Amino acid sequence: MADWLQPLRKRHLIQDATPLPETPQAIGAAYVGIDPTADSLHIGHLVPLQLLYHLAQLGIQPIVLVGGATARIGDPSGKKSERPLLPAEVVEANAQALAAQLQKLLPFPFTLVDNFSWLGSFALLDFLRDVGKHVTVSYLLAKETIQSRLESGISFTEFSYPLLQAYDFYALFRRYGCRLQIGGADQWGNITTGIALIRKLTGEEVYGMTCPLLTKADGTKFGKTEGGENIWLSSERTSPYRFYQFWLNQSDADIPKLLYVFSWKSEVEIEELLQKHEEAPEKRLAQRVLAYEMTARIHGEETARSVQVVSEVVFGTGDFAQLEALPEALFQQILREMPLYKVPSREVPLLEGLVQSGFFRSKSEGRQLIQQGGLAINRQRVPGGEVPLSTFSPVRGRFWLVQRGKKHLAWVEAPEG
RNA sequence: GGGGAGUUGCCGGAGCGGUCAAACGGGCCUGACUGUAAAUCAGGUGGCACUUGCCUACGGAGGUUCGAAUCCUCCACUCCCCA
Repeated sequence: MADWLQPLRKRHLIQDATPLPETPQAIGAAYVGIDPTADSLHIGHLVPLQLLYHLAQLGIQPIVLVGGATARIGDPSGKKSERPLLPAEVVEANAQALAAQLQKLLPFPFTLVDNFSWLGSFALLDFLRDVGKHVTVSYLLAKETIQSRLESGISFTEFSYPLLQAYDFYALFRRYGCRLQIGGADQWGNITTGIALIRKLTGEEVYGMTCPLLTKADGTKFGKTEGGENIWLSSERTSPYRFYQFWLNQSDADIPKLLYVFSWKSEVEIEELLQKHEEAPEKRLAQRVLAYEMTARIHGEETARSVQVVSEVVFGTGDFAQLEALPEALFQQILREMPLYKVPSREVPLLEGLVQSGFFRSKSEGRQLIQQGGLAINRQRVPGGEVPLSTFSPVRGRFWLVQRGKKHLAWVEAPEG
């Protein structure tokens, strides 16, 4: 095994790889493909991008492919059933959104391509003659992703997906001398199809590598909230506060792996950090550092600072008065981190006001929560539903921080008065 | 085409004429303990009112009955077996 891979393995970035050349220079360029099935990346996409980043450090030219063509077909990998086709306009809009996000996100120069530019106008007969002829049906049928769908059904459309992706690899090999494709573990079948195609067409040796599907110590999938939602990179889909909290809440058991995978820090820095963390795990130092680094990277330093302030204030490690002292711009930012509910007046009984504003879905729900001691305003527990908002002194004249349990936060706004 | 089983709350799954807002398990929410961790324990989980009360709910529409998730009829859907 080529030893230039060792650091990457240490970072848990490699699950599987074809035999690789002795030096990274022999690879030339590497690509990762992302299908624009949504208008934002989520943190699962970051893993192969991290790998790409480290490969770039080794002198391999990084290429990111946005699958404007393949997203119109649908990748059967990892899916139990056929998926509805996305409208072409949606795919196009998504592709643009992803491209913009990638440009903002990646700290290194990379080549951005869209496979629509070569697949979009590929004539059917040409494709069947020049590409399809080189791959046998039995080869495709043997693929795990196809195999598992034979029972439940797979359309010809999805069946042909691996072939399209294989051609992408070939196209990039031709244009950029790209000899390596990376992807998530579920992409192995598609990647090897590309390798086989290139070998058939050119006799050249190319390579593939997959990243592990991250799991948490308890065996569940990493990258989803407890509710099962993805953690997205766009602030519209996942607020920066949520995003920060997601990292902060990772368990001790998972944090070393996460640092290795996601952090841009050097191995030495990570080891030092972990050592400090182990001396006093209750300080959650490693979680804090990672949460800050990730939030700053995705949402910017300023936002990262503001969500950090909120977190400290909310969880009691920071002084509540800090909110009063913040510059207006930062406070506005903080306001946007959580949902805002408007109450008609600061004198209506809390329970009623919070139901009207939509914070509680029903009076029963709110009453029960208050009875259990689960509602706090400005970090003070609410004793009963009859007291008005004005019992608590507002932040900046008209805002109150409402807290359901420990972690569910929102702002309530009442008219000045 | 023939025969059988089923459709219950967020999910799984009991209930088979009143005592059923519906056992039990999971999930979820809240609390205690804590490190915004893990584990554990406790309470809650249709709506309104809030001391016993009312309303809406057990695939849909009708019916029988003082009374139905429970019985009957029709309709819709799902699954299994045989051809």
